[in-house]
Amino acid sequence: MSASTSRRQRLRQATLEEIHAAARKLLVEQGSAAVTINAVARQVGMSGPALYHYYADHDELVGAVTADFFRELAAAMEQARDARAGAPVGERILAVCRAMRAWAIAHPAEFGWIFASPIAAPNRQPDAARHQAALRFEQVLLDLTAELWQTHPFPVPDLAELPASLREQLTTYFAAIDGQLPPQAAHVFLSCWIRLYGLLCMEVLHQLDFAYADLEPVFEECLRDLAVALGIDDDAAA
Amino acid sequence: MSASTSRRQRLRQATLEEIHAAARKLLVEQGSAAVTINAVARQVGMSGPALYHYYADHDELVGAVTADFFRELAAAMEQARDARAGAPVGERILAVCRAMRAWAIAHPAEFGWIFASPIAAPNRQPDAARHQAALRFEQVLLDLTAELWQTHPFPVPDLAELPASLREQLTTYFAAIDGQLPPQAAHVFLSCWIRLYGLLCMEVLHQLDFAYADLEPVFEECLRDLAVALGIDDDAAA
DNA sequence: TAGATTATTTAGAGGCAATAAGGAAGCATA
DNA sequence: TATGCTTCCTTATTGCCTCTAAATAATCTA
Repeated sequence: MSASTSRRQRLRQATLEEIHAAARKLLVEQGSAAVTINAVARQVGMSGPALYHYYADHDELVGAVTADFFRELAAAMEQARDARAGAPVGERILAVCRAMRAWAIAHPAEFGWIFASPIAAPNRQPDAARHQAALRFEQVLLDLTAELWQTHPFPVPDLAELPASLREQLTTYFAAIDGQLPPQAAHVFLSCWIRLYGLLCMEVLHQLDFAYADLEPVFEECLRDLAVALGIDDDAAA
Repeated sequence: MSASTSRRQRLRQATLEEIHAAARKLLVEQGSAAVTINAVARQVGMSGPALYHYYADHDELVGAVTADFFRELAAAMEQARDARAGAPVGERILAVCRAMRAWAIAHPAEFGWIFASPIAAPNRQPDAARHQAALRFEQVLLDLTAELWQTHPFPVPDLAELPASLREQLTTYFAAIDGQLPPQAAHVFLSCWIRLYGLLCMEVLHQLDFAYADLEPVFEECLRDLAVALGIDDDAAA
């Protein structure tokens, strides 16, 4: 090879980016059903089957684009976090949550795609890239919560009072996150995650249109609840 | 016509039911992508285009089947409610919530379909049947909450302290539900609804698999939170 | 019984996923 | 520098899909 990245590799990389951009454009402008192998290829200026040199099948293309979205979302959250590098951890947590919703609102098609695409494949394999990107996304708030836990521990339930099955699952999760949070604290974190992510999920999936046109105040109220649960509702914001 | 329902109408009705059953079978056994006009027709024993005498297009078939699912889910909830006709309203509310999850767990494909199908059509029209059925579904818990509100009022926030935009939206919703609940109480109801439905949404969409394998204890904890919010956490269950 | 309505069929246009086979261009090495 | 390998892309081709059109059979109505 002529350099660390050969000319071929650079061209290929550029084509991949062009493919992703085309897929995204189709998604945003015409909905998820419009993101077909043929349509993407047309958009890029190639003829259908050429795309199979870049992805094994339609699912793999979808997975790659989804990974992009996860990465972009995670990056937006990380940026919100780093922009407040010196601030109290509670403040950074709230900023990251708002950044998460801001990205979802600014990119509803992409955020919806994140939920919609797994439906097509309930028997999905790990799908390295996508799964990796999803983990990074989940990790942002987990990291901050772990930091909060270590510097300003929040109230947690007594492990002995939780149902046995829940205790087991939390212990498994405790191991899965390399002990970043003890099971009781992980339970609080997951409860917050469920409320936060669940609300955004419903908003983007238009499950609340029957009552709300603008969920911003509902989201802010949710954040206040989470702040209470995490003990970051005082002025110092922990 | 020979009777209030002619022979033709009865046959047509039977065919419609057969079509729905075929669509559901395909959904459950092979996933939502398998529910195509052609596959359903094959299943019923008709050749493709015949289905267009029953539904204008694929979307309409999907909508009709979705309406079925909503009706079945609502019926399950209503049955749980009516089975405890004399019980305190708080107890009935919790029973209905559990019936809702029980149906979702017993019919994951159908429950997921309820969320997944709207994604395909973000610009969806009212779609009479489907919308009607969704309303009936939402109405079950709204009715019970209204009954609770009238017999054992639960704590509500001060309307003056809510953000103006939220206040406006709640007033609009107050009118939409024919004044069944005043805006402040509607706000509490909607908060509960979001947590309940959001949790089920995430469970069925496998958004929590990374942490939980069995969400039953998480759901029960959610119910306890709702019971506190609705003031039905005492022994008498309101 | 004749005409209208309804149910269903085959034929076909157009699109999509995926495979196969072949050509053109870049790249490496003898 | 000429030969061969790899990569990229193209044009068929298959099979399934949606949906329309036209024709046929069955059923009801007057």
